Amino acid sequence: MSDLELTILGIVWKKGPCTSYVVAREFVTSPSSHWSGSAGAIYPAVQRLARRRYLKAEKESDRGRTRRLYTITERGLEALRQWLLPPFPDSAAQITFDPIRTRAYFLALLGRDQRKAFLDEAEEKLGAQIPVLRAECERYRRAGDSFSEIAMSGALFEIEGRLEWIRAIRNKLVDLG
Amino acid sequence: MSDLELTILGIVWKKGPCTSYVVAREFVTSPSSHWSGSAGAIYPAVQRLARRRYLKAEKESDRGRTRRLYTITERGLEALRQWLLPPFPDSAAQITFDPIRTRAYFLALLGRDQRKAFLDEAEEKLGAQIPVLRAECERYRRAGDSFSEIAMSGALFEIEGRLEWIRAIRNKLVDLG
DNA sequence: CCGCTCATGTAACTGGTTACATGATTTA
DNA sequence: TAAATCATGTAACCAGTTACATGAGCGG
Repeated sequence: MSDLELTILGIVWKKGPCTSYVVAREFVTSPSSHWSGSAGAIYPAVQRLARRRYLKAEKESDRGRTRRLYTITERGLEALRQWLLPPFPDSAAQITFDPIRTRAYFLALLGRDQRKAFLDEAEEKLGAQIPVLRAECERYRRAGDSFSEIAMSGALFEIEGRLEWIRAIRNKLVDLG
Repeated sequence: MSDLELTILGIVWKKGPCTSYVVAREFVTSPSSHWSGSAGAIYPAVQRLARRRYLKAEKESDRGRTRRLYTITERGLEALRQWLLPPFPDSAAQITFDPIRTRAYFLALLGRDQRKAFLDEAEEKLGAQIPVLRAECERYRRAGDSFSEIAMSGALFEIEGRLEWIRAIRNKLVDLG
């Protein structure tokens, strides 16, 4: 079972009974862009999960219009629990792919002013994420979903860490001259 | 040009003249697992970059044994500089994919003790990364590569942020009871 | 001489992506 | 009544992956 499948399982657990469309929208509107939530990924994955009995489907016919409502099964809940329980794969705690950090390896290529421009841009773009993420946290808080709020706050910790790092670079470069 | 291609370009700039094998090894030994550094990805990408004149190749024949040494061209340097300079794509500052954070959305599924097990596991696995990353920083420092050291320290900021977050969850869950 | 590293590549696969097709329902 | 949203899917594509094949050079 892939992380995508398990995440879908989790979404159906929280939102269910719901359609694949609702699951997809959850990915589309999420501030993370790791998965696009494209129909081409979600619909087949949900069908797969239903075929393997992690989800059960009920066909709801509403005057000619048909939609499939999915609910998590006991088997699905068990798989979800197993995913959350130790041991995690080592990859779970590994460093993530940060495009700004990746670029920073090659900062020696830039002159003093261009390096400053790099740091300004990074700080601005990262800073712009904070209100977005705060709003997401607030949204979950208002919905009474404490754990999603806690999870989303993790994204804030991440961005704040990356911002601190940018400021640390600035200080270091001042020291280096 | 993809991030992978530009990263390869940067590696050749730092390590060059070097073989595709050396570039691949750089990815393989990196603490980031975002790209595996598989031959199937690196060799074709390097060939592509050479074909488009971002790299130039010199065939070095050493008694029947042939190896291709690549060097970055002026055109390659220019592309690399452009990549570092503002504006960044919005995706550069977006939150990354953190498997632990993704799991945390569904923590309500677990009981009190299991939640504690989750946090312990996360804290231990993340904590284990710190000495690894410190060693990497130290390695770059000894090599006199300040900017790689600075970039790698960004990974430390990230892990420390994620650890702080885990501790924040612990406190919050104590408050919630 | 055995196993390891250096070195270059290809082939099949995979887990997604974008784009397209279709149609009902809701809202401005 | 036009546009947006809900809803379900498929098809072509793509950027990677794993696994395989091959062979030279080197250290124990």
